Amino acid sequence: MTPVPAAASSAPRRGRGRPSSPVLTADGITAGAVALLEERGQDGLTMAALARRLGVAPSALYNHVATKQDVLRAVQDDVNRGIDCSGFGRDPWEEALAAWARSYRDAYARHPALVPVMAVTPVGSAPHTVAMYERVSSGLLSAGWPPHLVTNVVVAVESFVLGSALDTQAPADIFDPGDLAATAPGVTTANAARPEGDTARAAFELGLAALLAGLRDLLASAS
Amino acid sequence: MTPVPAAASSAPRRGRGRPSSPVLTADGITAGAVALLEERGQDGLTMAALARRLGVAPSALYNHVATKQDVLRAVQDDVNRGIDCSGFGRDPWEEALAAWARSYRDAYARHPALVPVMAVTPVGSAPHTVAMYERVSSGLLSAGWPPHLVTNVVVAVESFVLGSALDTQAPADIFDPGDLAATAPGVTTANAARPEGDTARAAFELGLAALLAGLRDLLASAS
DNA sequence: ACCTGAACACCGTTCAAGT
DNA sequence: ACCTGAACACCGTTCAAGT
Repeated sequence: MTPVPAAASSAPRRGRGRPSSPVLTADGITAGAVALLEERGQDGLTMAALARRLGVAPSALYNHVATKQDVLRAVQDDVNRGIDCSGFGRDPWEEALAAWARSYRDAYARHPALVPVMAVTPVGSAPHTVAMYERVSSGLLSAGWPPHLVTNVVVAVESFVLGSALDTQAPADIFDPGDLAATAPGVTTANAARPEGDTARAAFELGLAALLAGLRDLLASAS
Repeated sequence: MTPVPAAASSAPRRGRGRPSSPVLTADGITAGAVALLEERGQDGLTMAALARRLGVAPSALYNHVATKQDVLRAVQDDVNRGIDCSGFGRDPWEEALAAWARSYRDAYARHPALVPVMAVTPVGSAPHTVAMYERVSSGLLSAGWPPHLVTNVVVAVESFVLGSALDTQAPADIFDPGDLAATAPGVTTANAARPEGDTARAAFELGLAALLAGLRDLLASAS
């Protein structure tokens, strides 16, 4: 995001008509939405809250965006801009893919509300998002992946990444069977043996390693 | 779900006080919510719509559930009840895991609104959910998986499954770079080479095969 | 105990009026 | 063109009153 003041000119403007210079810009709205999401969590982004932070009436936003979904799309493109796909075309594809997946997961772990948006929003007209997919796709192609498999590989990794991003939001006791412990000895055993710490990350790294190993085999047998 | 009439006694009751026999039950509320989700999609489930379908005032629901989140939790447990984990303890673990993952993905593809709920809701007091995890965990344990890895395997597969369930909601043209096609030759090449048909399923099957192959290697090297 | 109906504090969005 | 302020049709939830 190009830097934009977090909050607009402290006091709300009192004039009634068109301002002499525009108060809002598309980038300013996006930056405000990102900040709101970061500060207040996923329920914190409302059109009213966004307008207040920008020092305008909620209806003023609709001169710049058609819907709240538009705002989410712009935020998503901004988040994707921060994902590291620099390894493609430089490092071996397995390393590039692993670094991309980690960076991607971390970005959406910070913005879980965007996960369902990301899974469903067409890429067209989201420039950073298109740039990311281009880097990944062309990287896989030039690493020797057959063209007909490339998008499936991207989608499979992405599905795992987005699911893992959601998993970071799970409470620590999500697998505690509670009253039903007596009926769940296997769950209890597995939970007790699971090492403490960042369990979401451990599960992600295990899955990522498995997925990459399987993809390596698949490429070897496909070529 | 135990069978329950889809809509309650056609005409709304006119009496003002406590009914002679209860109009609502927890199971009836859950069944109504499932039906609403299935018929009207994820935005169709509102407390008002649910109440109307059950022939009561919205506030009546709050005698049986504390919040809408409660309703979602109950629906989730009902959905999990339908997931096939019968292979564990019967078939080789790879086959059982694959069948479970497919069934799990299909169930949540029908209920994408529950994906974020599932990722975050503690399992305690959701009997069918606990039963599912018990079957899976004990199946992996008796197949020789080290206890400290079992939950991570479950979470990794689940993350991939839930991400893949979200992906089924993506429009067919999600990767169409639109105006930006000129800047995205790799994406364009990969898209053009991707076979038509159920692309979400193809990506899921590719990822599942890779994940399973990687897990097989991991188990071999861990034991 | 379990319902109704009114009320509360919100949502996203529209639109006439103002400059 | 781009803002304000009032309005609309919703939300989820609370609560007094009724039987």
